[in-house]
Amino acid sequence: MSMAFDRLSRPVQKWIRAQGWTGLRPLQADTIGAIMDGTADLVVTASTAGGKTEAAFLPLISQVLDDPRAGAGFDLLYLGPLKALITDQARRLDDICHEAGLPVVPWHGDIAGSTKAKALKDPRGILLITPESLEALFVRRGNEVPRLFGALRAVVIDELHSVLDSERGVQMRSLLNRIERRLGRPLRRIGLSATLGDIGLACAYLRPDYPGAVGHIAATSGGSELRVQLCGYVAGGPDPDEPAAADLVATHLFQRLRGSSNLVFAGSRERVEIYADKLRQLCDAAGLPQEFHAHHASLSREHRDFVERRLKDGRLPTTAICTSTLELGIDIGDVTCVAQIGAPFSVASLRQRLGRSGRRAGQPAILRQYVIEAWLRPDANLADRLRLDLVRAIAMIDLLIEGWCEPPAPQALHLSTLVHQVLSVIAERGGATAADLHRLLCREGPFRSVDAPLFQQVLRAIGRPDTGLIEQSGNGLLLMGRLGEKLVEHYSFYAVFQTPEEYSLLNGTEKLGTLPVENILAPGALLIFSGRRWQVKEIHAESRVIVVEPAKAGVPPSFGGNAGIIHDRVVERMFRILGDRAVPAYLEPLAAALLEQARSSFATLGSGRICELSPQAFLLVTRRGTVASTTLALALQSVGFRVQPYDGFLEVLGTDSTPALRAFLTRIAQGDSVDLFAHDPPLQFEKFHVFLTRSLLQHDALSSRVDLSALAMLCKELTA
DNA sequence: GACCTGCTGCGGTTTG
Repeated sequence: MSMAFDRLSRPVQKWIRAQGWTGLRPLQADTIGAIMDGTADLVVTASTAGGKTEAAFLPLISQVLDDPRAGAGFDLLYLGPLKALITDQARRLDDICHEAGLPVVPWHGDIAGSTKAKALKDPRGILLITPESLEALFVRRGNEVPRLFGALRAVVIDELHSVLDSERGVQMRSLLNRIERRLGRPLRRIGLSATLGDIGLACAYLRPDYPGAVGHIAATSGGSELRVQLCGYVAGGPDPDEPAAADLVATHLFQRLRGSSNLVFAGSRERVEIYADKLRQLCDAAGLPQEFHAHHASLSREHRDFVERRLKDGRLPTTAICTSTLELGIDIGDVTCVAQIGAPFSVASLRQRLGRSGRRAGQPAILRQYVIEAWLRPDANLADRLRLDLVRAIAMIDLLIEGWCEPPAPQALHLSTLVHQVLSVIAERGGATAADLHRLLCREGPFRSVDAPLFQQVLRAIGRPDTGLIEQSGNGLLLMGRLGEKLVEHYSFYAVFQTPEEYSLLNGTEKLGTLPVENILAPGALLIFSGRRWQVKEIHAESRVIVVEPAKAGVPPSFGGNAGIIHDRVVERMFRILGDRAVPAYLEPLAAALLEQARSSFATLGSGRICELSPQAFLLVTRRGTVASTTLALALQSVGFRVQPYDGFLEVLGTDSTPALRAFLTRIAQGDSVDLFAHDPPLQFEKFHVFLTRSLLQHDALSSRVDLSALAMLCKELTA
């Protein structure tokens, strides 16, 4: 064994030998060195199953064992985004720590109260916790934070990429900062990830005050070989005897995947149900035991566990038709191939998905990408002629191969989460001054883009008598208001993200899952759910329960959802592909033919950026992603245009009362201001937005979903 | 034109 091995404590060395490891991986040796030699924060990147957790914890546990500290408190803190991941990691860490007598404490909503009570009484060892449960400790046991965390040596943040830019990530950073301020010293932060687009930004996320001092350790061995196939199909053709495109995709999947274990990412819960149903029918028709199973967040925990266990076991061939539920976190073993139906929304997510395949040495990672394009009628619009789904799928695969993925947007205000943290700090301390809150949350914490005047506006909005989240006492201290009290009292406060209302679906006593209340169902209605077919028997509106029984036919329910955000770089690549002549080798013949069609349609556009389709209908070639295109769309809607967005294009319809399009764009290009929100678009998209004013919601949108600074330049390009 | 994630305290009952 190596030098790195010699530096670990005896019980840890013993554990490594017991595993039968022949040596430490280079990533592990490097991380052991970095952790033992210094005190710097670290970002550790390696592919899924690359041994990151052990790399970080073997030396951290060694430090704890070799230098036990006097006094109570947890020694190490692990933050993870999923309950299943925490349970899994706790089991692995307990395996290392058990003999040495170091407690490992998993802590989330499904952990027994007795386990938590015991850990609170004698806090020692490694605490593995979700952001929400940590939030609850602050709100309910604010006074005990120094006692619980006073002895901490380091914090490990798992799946760092998944919390970089999200509301949840901001919450996590705020809580970390609040622990440090209570302790009066910085804690060593170690972030683990498989998918980081920009290491510099990830370091800035981990330690905003000193990003340059954050070390980075990456696995040196490149990923495994990647094999890609892109199959194209045409839907809605005139021949009634021709099978539907979705059936062709299902048949292709059935022939290629049966007999092995695979993941099929269908793109939406509705499509999961459609393809699970088709594949199960094919399996039944062939007289084979069922190996295709649906998996998404609306299915019951029992069913999801069953599918996950089957995949992990690896004894029976199993293909999960799934959404991003199987993209992140828990170890489900190695799958033969990953299929993607329709272009994905981000390269980051595609890369994460592909990390599930080709994990055994010598095995390639296999991606089967399926794209369905429309049959072109003579009057087909340009968006269909440009085959944008196909072109986006190619752009995503190209960028994936180049190693790029979307970076976070660091300037976002996250005002909803700021409101949440204001309430949390007031609950923790019983009260706080505006100045203290601004210093803790904004100047020192994660809400750095919120200056003092903007913060004042937020406090005023949530302190309005008709809002009643907070109130001010005579001496200037901010206290919990009546509604604030009520919100914080309920356990639903701890999560910073929204959740929709749902019905439970029951087949007798079997829990099938949940369905958004937007689905208007009547007794007798037919339904596809969990990959099986049902008829609605009873609806109990009061208790929000729907009882079903097996049926022979059904239609998939609708699950709602919002549009995704496509990055500028992806759209830029799509235009390069449209203007190019080379045909990627991974395209099947029909996909290649569709790409040819797209290119000749694109060529007819010429180099103009404003195409007049008819006297009042235009196509604007924005060549931009969702944020910039949305900004231009808002500007156009504010003066009465109707707008339909596509990747890199806007279809614009005018009326007699709208201004001349080119003149309007020219005025913006010359710097004329425009009120993007004149037509009062909906702006509440986060949990605590409902308490903010219109003006604050506009600020929030402008910081993340709309980019005013890009508008003039885009209009200049369009009118040049 | 999409997906995912999370949750306390307390009272009652059972078991050792």
